[in-house]
Amino acid sequence: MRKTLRSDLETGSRRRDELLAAAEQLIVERGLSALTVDDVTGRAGVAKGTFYIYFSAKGELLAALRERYAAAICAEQERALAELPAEDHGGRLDRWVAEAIGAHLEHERLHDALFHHELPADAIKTGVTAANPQLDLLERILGAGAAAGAFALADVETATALLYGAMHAAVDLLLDRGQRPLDVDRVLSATQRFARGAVGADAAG
Amino acid sequence: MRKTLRSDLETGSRRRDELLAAAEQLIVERGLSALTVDDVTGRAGVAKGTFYIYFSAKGELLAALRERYAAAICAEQERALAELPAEDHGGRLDRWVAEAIGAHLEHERLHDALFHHELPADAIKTGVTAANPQLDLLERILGAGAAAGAFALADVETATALLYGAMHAAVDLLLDRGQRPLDVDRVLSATQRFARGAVGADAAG
DNA sequence: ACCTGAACACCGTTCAAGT
DNA sequence: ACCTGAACACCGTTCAAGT
Repeated sequence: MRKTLRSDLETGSRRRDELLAAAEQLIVERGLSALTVDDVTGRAGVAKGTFYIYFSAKGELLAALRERYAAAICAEQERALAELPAEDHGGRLDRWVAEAIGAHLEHERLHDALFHHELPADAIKTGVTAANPQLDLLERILGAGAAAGAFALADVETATALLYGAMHAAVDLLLDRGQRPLDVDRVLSATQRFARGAVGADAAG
Repeated sequence: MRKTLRSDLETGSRRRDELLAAAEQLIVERGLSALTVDDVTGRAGVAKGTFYIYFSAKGELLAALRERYAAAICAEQERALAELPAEDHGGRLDRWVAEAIGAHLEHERLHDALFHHELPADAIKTGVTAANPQLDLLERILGAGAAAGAFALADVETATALLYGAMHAAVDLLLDRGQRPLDVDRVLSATQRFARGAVGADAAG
């Protein structure tokens, strides 16, 4: 019996965990764009080549980190939701939102590195934080509707950002080829209903 | 008068435009992760060093492309919206959503490269398309509420994706340090109202 | 004023050799 | 079976020299 207690799946070696932990530390300390295989192995106290025994490429480590992070957050959410009665659907939704935002904020740097839309870091450092005209347009639409009393919005600025994010999610959903082909019309009309509800548009429009 | 007609700002040289065009072609053809300064200058028919006369770094080119792309889409949207009466707020919102999704779908590859959450491309090729447990959780919440009649949702799957995108947008909003500090509570409650509206939660919750 | 392209530095990946 | 680290390939960036 040479088998270890842990499974032999790539997912389960101690070395691998050490490399993951080292990478997570380094990302938090210095950011994703500064992350180097050399640094990771250095921090973990092994030779560079060892990295490729446990990961086929740097990208695989990042994917694994992301997965681990999402799983951890999710476990926390499950716990929080367990406190609420199953019939309190609105309350459960509120709680999901609060927990999700809270968890990501707690792990700021990591969230940023693993989930934020990522351009090579220099783009930001160079200070080219482009104003987004599409966002401005949406904000004007929402602002006008709110002013006219057609939308029930206390916070136009936040709603604009959220709706923009939702719209991008719709696009991503449609572009994600791995899935069975989704009906564009279906997603579109679902998004429009979603948007109307989110801004509190009255039935008349 | 040696000055050219075009402004001398870095934004406005013909060479620069040629480099941008070359980069856009190459991204559409081969994807962002295959984009090389060498290829860009090769396609544009200039020497490698020329690139750095017009851009301080590769990231600056990407930022410029993104800006150009967003501006183009926005111009199209403005045109479409001009056809609708200013008082038809719900209609204008519908139109914004439809145009935004449509435009991004038309330029699939480019959208993907410039806006999609980006891990080094190998992560995806390696097939580690991690199932996201957080998404599953949200889908269960929405599904349960819909089944109970507490939420008015025709398409739970799509709504889940959109709400998840909106939630991430809220986090990004809070993490974006450049801005004046936003109140976490304000964003949180705005997000919760947004979510309730989007899923058609009845007033009772 | 603009362009060139060789040279440099850095970093992801491989592999023959070690235990 | 696991580890090593030198070597390789690739690519972003610089710069002295050209027109």
